[in-house]
Amino acid sequence: MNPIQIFKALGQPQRYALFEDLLQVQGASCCADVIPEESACCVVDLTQRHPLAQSTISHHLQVLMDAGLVTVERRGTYRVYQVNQETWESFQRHVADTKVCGAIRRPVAVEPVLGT
Amino acid sequence: MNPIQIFKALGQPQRYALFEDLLQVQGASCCADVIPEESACCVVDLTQRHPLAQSTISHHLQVLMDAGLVTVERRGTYRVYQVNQETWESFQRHVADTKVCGAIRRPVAVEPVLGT
DNA sequence: CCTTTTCATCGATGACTGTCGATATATTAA
DNA sequence: TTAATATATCGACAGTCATCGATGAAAAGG
Repeated sequence: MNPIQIFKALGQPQRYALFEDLLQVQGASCCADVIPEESACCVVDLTQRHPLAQSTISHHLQVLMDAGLVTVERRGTYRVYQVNQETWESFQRHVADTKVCGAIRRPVAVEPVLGT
Repeated sequence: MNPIQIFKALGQPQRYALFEDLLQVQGASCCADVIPEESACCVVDLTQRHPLAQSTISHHLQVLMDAGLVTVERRGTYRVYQVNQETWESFQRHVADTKVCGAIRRPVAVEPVLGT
């Protein structure tokens, strides 16, 4: 999990939209093997919902894959993409753990630690 | 708070390093008005710790400002930069709230909710 | 006023990126 | 084998970006 690579991958509007789409897909896929509950997509599905050429979508998916954000799986002639939840969750943890050291900021009163 | 702009701003290694630096600064600043507890920096401090021209650092700080991630304040001839905690915290919330709909993923057993 | 210091802004440049159409590849169906 | 479909890859091109040195602007000190 490389946070900078993830920031970069999601810092592009169309790519962010693709990622959000993968997070939220619920409808049917054109690939019959994909059930709605899977929250998965094939490339054709994405080309129908995003104003991009198929090759561009493949490219963006590759970038998301390189960042570890999505996984692929072959099903017949289709490739089924899904969010890689492990990576996403560790990224979430990373962001949550990133906070200001030092604590004292802004016009905040400085209180001594009790019991010292 | 525009998440895509924040992703983009932090998706660049040098800029990410500057942001991390601002999050964690604890030592003294060359600007005497800055106390270590503030977790703040002036541009000179950053030029000493990062292998970039001063103009490049100013540029990256501007990008971080445009994303709302940092704030500036004049103190004499210095400009003191600090992480904007409000923006960062709402970004943290945004990331934490971004999760897969649909729930069913991977070869995970589907357990019925108890008590229904 | 003049000088010094800090920092932003400008202009240039090489590198990277998003996008497309065209093509190649792989799988299934006939 | 041939055809059709889904998707990756290639090559090109325009636009953006990271970086630098040089310059400008503002504040402080003499």
